[in-house]
Amino acid sequence: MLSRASKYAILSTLYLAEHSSKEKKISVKQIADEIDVPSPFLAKLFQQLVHAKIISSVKGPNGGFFITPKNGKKTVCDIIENIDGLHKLNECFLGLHECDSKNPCPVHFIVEPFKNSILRKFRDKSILEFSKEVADNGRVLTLKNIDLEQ
Amino acid sequence: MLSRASKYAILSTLYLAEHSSKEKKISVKQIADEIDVPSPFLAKLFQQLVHAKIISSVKGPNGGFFITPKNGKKTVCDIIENIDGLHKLNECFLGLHECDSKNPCPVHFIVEPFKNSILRKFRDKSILEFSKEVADNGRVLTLKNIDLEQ
DNA sequence: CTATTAAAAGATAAAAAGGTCTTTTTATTT
DNA sequence: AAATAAAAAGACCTTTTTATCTTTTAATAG
Repeated sequence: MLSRASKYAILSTLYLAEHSSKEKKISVKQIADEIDVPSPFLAKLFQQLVHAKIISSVKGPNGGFFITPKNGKKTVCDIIENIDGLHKLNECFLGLHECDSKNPCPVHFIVEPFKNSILRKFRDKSILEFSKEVADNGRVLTLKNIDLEQ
Repeated sequence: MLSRASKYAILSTLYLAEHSSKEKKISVKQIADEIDVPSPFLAKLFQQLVHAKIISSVKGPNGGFFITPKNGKKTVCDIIENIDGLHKLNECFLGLHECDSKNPCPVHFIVEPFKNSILRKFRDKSILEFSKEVADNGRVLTLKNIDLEQ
């Protein structure tokens, strides 16, 4: 449904929202290590996010990426729109070109409510709100394979 | 979520379920035209489906693919399992390695119920039942771009 | 038994996604 | 002003997915 690129972008933007500010910039390398994503790939994605004003950046020593309060008002939808395009979230689950309540695919009425609720969450909650929610729930966002055995 | 290959496989299997029988075999070419899928690609998928005993085939003149009552007892889950692998349906929506109710991603509690209900549908309904449901609802399964304007 | 038809099998090609590397630019620090 | 650190930009590589083509095998009809 979402490309890996979008997933990386969402996770690292939420990470920035929680851990960065104008006074506390973070380099690609740092985030890449933290979230466990290939850093040159993430750098590419960050360029797009800066372009779309979803995150901010400063070059040079002590430079890096960060999120301003204004950035924080953007939504996860904005991220997806800029990386994958929103249609990715809206395609028919079985790939039919035409699929709606008038002419539904076999799983349309299962998929539709789900798409709506996830879309609502991605569109109506700002990245800052979203990030706060994650922090409040004590969730650590990382792709690192945490080994639960010991 | 699902690869195009799986989607093609599901749609054409449902098509076979509705339109074929031991007495009425259908060639790849016919289905490819009907569903609007590249025929050599579909041929490859059908080989896998025959292997997995989800559909049947006979070579030679008047040969083709068809679904026996026994085939029809397989499920859409079986198709996905053989083409993509079931894990594709089970991955975390945001790509986290660890994502469950104990340690959920930000959208876990939206995604989980959806995954469960779609999985239930794909696992508990046989292809024959599934196909009957589609036919009863008068749905025509095709990837053709139907132009609704006139 | 021969010709024919259609699937099986496998090699190959094209496109897309994912990932890496190198050079350039810019801001900062010394 | 020079050195440096980090992003920006773009070229490039790899893998996976999607799609095509060719040859072989098998069943059937004549």
